[in-house]
Amino acid sequence: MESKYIDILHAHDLKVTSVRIHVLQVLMNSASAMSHQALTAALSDENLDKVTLYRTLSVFTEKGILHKIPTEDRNWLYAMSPDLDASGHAHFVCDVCEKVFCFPVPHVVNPVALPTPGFQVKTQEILLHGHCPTCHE
Amino acid sequence: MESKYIDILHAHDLKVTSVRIHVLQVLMNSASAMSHQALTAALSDENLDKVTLYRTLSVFTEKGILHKIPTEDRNWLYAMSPDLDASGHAHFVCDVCEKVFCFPVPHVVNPVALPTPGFQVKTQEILLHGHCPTCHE
DNA sequence: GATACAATGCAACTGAGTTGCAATTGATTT
DNA sequence: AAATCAATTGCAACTCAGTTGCATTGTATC
Repeated sequence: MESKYIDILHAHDLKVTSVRIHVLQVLMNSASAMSHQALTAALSDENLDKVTLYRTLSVFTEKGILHKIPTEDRNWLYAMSPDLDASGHAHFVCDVCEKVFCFPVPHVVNPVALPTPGFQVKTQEILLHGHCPTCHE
Repeated sequence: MESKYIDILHAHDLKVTSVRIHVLQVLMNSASAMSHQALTAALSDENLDKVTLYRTLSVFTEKGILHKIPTEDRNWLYAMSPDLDASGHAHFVCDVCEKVFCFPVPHVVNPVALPTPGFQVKTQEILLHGHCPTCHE
């Protein structure tokens, strides 16, 4: 049964624990990025300690399993890392429900030419605002 | 003498106070966006209350004089709002000194086509990473 | 199964940002 | 210039996300 999560943990030299499997399970089945608070709610059955969840998210982020996104209300959102073959990565923020969705962006979208000289651009992140399918007008 | 700051305050129906003038003075002379902490340090002579500074920044942001930028270490950075004629606006984060610079971007850079249907993109923010002129390699 | 070390849970802490309220200051009127 | 009233400021106490230290529990390995 569900060895998908166990495989991910093994692939990153992490011990297989109940907490980690449940966190992976919730995040891999979520269309949008989730906050610590949302994860706590989703995992309320397990009544796990908040510190444990913070540390789990932190370890996953260090290992590259997750990436975290700072939000307007100064919380972190966590989402599965995009596949490495996608060279770009965009975040879509719904202006209605405020959910954040991650998208791979094919290749570099557009190298921006800065008006001021002396700035060397290495990478580029894209943040999109609009309406998600659920909040469609 | 320096009526520039007073003009800005009047233009936004704000009373002219010592705190507000000093905050404008510091931010308008800063090349990069500043945190509450950095502003407190820059204004240490005035030894103003931290709440007053928070409220000043909040009022300025509401009025559109400033805009605020969430950072990786979950603090806010504040910077003067870009001129309204520039249709786009990019943030440049220096990977070395971690300072954040704001740039107007001429017109819409590139409307991104999302791989998933149902997402309506209204606006687009661009975040650039690299080396600033001071931290040039 | 015993061992060693990593992961977990708990309590106390940190630090950015907020709220309520009294004291002060700025713009306006006379 | 003095009075007035609302807006601004300063202080104390608070909230809440996230962290740290340490004892306990669980996992992988032999």
